[in-house]
Amino acid sequence: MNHQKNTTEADFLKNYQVEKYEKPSVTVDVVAFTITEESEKNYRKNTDKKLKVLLMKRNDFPFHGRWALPGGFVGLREDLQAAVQRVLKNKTDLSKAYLEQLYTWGEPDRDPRHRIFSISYLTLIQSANLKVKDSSKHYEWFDLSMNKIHTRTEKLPDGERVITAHVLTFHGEKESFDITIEFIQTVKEHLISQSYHIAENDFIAFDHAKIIAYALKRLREKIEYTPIAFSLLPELFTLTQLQQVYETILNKELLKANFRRKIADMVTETNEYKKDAGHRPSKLYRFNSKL
Amino acid sequence: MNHQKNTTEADFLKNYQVEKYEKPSVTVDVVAFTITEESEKNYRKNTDKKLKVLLMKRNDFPFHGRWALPGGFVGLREDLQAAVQRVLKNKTDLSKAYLEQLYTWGEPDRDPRHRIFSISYLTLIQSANLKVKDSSKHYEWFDLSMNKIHTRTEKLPDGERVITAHVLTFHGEKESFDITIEFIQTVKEHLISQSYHIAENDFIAFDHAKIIAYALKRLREKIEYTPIAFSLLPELFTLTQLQQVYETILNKELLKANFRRKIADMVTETNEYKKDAGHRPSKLYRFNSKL
DNA sequence: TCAAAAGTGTTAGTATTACACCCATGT
DNA sequence: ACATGGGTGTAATACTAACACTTTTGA
Repeated sequence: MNHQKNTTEADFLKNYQVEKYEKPSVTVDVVAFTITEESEKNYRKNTDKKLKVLLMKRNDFPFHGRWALPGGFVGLREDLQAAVQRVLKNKTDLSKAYLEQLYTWGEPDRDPRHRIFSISYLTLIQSANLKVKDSSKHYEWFDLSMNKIHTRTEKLPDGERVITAHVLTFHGEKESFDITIEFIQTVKEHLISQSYHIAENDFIAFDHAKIIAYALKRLREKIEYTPIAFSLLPELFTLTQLQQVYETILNKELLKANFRRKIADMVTETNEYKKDAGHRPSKLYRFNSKL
Repeated sequence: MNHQKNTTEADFLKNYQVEKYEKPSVTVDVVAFTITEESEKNYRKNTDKKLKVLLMKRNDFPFHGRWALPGGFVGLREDLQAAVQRVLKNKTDLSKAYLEQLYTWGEPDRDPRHRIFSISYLTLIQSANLKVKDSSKHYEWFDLSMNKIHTRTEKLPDGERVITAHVLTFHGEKESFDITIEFIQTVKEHLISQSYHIAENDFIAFDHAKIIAYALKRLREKIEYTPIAFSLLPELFTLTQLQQVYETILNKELLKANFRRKIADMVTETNEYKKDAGHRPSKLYRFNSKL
């Protein structure tokens, strides 16, 4: 800190010296999701949808050869959102994607080099807006799914702990792997707290598997009470496409009639139809922003 | 970055040199809420409840003399939660309070000195757990309320923007002031995004008024679907006390019978009663953690 | 013609809202 | 006795879940 006499704020700022001692670094790490359509052989059937997450193969130490989230150090004068856009350059134009800050990870030893804070972001990209050109060997969109495998309850002296284990399944072109994550909810006296635990694994670098699980959990929660699902679809879409987005993210089937009633006032119908395959054409809708 | 030849991760870490160029700083800033009981003259009446937020009068530049959130730089090897506890030392024991990370604020010019990221936290403290000893003149619990004043909609070329203005009212021992904040929800094509805007003011330092508004908004949302309200109450409480916590935070009155049905399976009744004043004694309940 | 999906209706059960009423207490 | 808050019941409405049925199309 500054030890000169400063009597006005202008004086103070003129004399202010940025400290020279060792400081932490700050990165942004981005969990980018998209939903792709996998073509079907049967001309009548609708396309199968997959939830994909973008990973980057590390070519540096630490964690050389492992998969990591796209990320990078935040420039000293760089806006956070600009840093996220830079990290995703050649992947998409963020002005056409949903972007939301998730959480800041700061365990002192989460990076073996030195103290690095990671500000994580969730982005939802409509698959048509993916830029395919820079499909370098370093980046790959992995199929992702997360399934609950069991729940157990531990008694504590002054409360209890509910541990829900999920398995994250990554499916890539050449590599596929599973990672188990535990969501831990602790109730001590009348206080609740949450934490996450991931076993060591040989596939994902740093604590990035935890960040991905956290992002998918948040996405599943938010899709229920906000209209973010629309950012994964084009301007015009069918209600079945919308339902498939929900089903792919939630990883469960929904009843058509009930789904349509639930989302009814988030959409407006148009006069256009999607006349494609061997079944009744479906009406196209658009997002209705009126709350 | 490191330019030596490293062929194993161990080599790499041995040779790794922390960069010497200028780096940002990282702070934690804490929005601490509590609910206090203001005594009543009428022996029959229940106590009036107030939502309070802890502020600290700055004795340094920048923003000398203004009120700020308790906060501090995060030590290079310090855990984030430990930093929050350090910032609140002599105020409370965080192991008895609810703590949740809120958001990381990183606009390049949010601090006039240099680049400082603020990781903000929300904490809910039961008023009985406040340590009163260090009631130095630098800290004060302000009454806080936030009220919607109007909503307007702006048409954009490719979407619209809904701006909801709220006024934050701070009421302290010697000082009281109002600050207006706008929650801005933008819909562009089918993409939604949110931002916040606070007019310049002479009372609160940095962007801390924005952080307080964000915290209260999050608290209002989360109280509806999580049991965090219990962290503001003692182990045993009456249902009216619980309702008052909700009413104080939401800043609106609730119907007793309906409220009780809503929270019914978050509480368990005990055999104890609170027999205090000139009316029927009320049964005491405790938090029921079973979901 | 028929598989596939689009699209709608029905019913039972549950949750939400608003309001009305009776009960128990300390001074 | 009475002001104050504790505590419960009811009826209208809205939402949800499960399921059943009809319609339309391209090969």
